Amino acid sequence: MKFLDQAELQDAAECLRTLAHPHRLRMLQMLFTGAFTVGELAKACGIQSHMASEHLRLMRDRGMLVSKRQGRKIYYSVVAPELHDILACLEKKYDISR
Amino acid sequence: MKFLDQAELQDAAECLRTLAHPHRLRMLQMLFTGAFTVGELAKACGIQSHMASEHLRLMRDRGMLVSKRQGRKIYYSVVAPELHDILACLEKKYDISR
DNA sequence: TTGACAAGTCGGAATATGACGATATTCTAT
DNA sequence: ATAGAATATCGTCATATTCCGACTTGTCAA
Repeated sequence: MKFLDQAELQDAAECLRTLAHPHRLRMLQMLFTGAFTVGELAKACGIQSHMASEHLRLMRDRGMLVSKRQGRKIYYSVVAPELHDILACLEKKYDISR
Repeated sequence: MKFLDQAELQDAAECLRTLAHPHRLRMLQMLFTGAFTVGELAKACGIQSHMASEHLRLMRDRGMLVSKRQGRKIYYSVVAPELHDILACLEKKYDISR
């Protein structure tokens, strides 16, 4: 096990903070299965789309997502494959207790 | 890939929030190699021990750590093995870029 | 028992985060 | 051009988090 240095710990903490919200986790879970629009993601989370938009912007600003306009809609998708590992850990954690 | 339900997402987000701090990540990294005292952990993080104490209490309250008094000192250790997976993901993420 | 060390608690200040209504932007169809 | 749909932004409020000094508690050793 390698110890992370100060800057890496800072960055890792920021990454975790960005993930640490139920709606954002749900969105990421979906987005790992393909691209979705703001509206689709908002509906899946049961929130208004302008709030989904803010969560998505947050993740995009931190380099986790990219967005692509297609007509009136904007499709988001994941560009940080390493996040998949972390989600997998969480899924594993809860799948055990089912 | 299994989708987590609302309660699991909530819990997962809380777990990530608890991890999402550089000092707490450092402490956990150390604690996965054995038990350490508040003072030792504080020193490793470069913070005062009363602040280390708060971070440790936070993690203990969420069931990640346990503490055991030994004389004047109190040793903390990890009791949530699933956290190791998440730390491993983070270590992997940064080890690649070295 | 006293002094000193280790750890924990408390209260407040500064900052960050999340929710949400109102408003704005961008595009499509008519 | 205009209406309407989809998304984004802004301003504000409430709450949460972090940091830190001051103080308390528990333990040991002389």
